[in-house]
Amino acid sequence: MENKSKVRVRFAPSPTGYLHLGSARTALFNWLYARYTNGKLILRIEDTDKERSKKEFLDEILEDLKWLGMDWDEGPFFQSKRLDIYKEKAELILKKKLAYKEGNAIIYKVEKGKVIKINDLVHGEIEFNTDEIKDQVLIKSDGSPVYNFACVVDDDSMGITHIIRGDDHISNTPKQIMFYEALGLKAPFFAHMPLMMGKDGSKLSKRHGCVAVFEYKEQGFLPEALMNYFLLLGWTPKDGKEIVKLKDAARKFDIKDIGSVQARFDMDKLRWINAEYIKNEPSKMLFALLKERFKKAGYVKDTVKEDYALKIIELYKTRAKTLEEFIPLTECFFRDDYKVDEKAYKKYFTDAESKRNLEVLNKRLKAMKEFKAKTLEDTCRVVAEELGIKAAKLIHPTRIAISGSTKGAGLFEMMELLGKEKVIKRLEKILK
RNA sequence: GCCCCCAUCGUCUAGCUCGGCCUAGGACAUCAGAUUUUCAUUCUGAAGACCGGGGUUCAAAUCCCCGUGGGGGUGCCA
Repeated sequence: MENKSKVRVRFAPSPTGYLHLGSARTALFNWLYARYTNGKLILRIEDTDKERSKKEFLDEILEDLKWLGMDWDEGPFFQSKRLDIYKEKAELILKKKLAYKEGNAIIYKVEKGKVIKINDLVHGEIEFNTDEIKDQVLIKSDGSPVYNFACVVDDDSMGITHIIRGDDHISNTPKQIMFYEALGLKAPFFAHMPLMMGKDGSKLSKRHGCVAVFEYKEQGFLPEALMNYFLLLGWTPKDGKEIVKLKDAARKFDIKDIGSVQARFDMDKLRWINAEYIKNEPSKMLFALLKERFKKAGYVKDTVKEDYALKIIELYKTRAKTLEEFIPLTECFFRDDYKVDEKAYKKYFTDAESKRNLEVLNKRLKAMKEFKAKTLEDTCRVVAEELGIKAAKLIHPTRIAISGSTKGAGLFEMMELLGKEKVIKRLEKILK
């Protein structure tokens, strides 16, 4: 790979909406290639559409990019601040008589009957006939440049060597190549990656669920998991290991390996990947991420008992697929008015016998000095034996009593964590 | 309509560049079993695909053509 260090790629969002999943994916591949080649990633804001561009969108996009771990080396540059340059370049083309004026607009005259070849790094050779292309506006009547033109001027002046973007730009490419030629410039390499589609194969839209990056942030997806998922859409690690950290991927990623097939967004696989990240994340890190959510749920105040929270997280990190899922799962550790599963309650607390059994257990628990998982289990099993029943007969109802649910972490760990006082209080409440 | 991209299990894909090693491999999801106090984790197993039709060839998932299907473009949007 000659001149690796000379690679310059760019990510160029327009602030006309929130950062879209597809854009995030494009950003990822540019970022990876920049890091892989030890090149530069340039951030450019394409805000020539005065009507639709909004400051709030820009702020959100920048914030989301950072959250995703995408850092850039230069920029952001704003097209809206470079209007004079586009005009100047367009006038150059006008002077060469390759364009004409229509009112204030400058329009490029397309020469018919020519074949334009693109050597795409993903798709290979693609040919276009200029007969299919109409004359192209370079500068609109209001003086602002049209996308395809601004793009060419910027990519050249910013020294972009590789343009990695979505397939939806394939048919823009011959137009842009004409502009490069008109300006006497050399076109960069192009790599068009297939678009990400919705579950049913149609265009990914709100109809399929959330399409904005911030919504995934809210739902409790980890940025690395999201990016890991995007990476898997169209790129396969050679060793078959699908959980790939961004840093490691940057070491292995090459444009040549991008697949040429459009992929569908699959929530199930994303959730699996997210779960893998949660499971392997140190509890301390998870707590930092979870703190705000716990506060919002009213589980903790500003003074948080970190040790307590850490133990809870440790118990539930194999059970939550998203950060948000920790909230319902851990309710009984933070509140006394946790929800009780009605069906389960009926199942275990209808006959008098099981109530009597629980009362025996409760008495024994009250007498315990050390309220530890190990001793709790011993006690429980001894009581069961004395009563001549299976330990499960005590375990299940106790679980309902202290947590309201039939599911959850190991019962004895839960009891130890809750502490003697709460466990007994909850047992007595339900036995009443 | 016209132009362009694409086509392997339900989904993401490996294999296709240089045809035989493919009775098509892996992952998610699904189902079954093991472990376990439940759930989850973990482990084992099952089921599941080369879009259709023509060629080329001794031989095609792999090459060619035609259909079909999906996607994109065809804006003084980006």
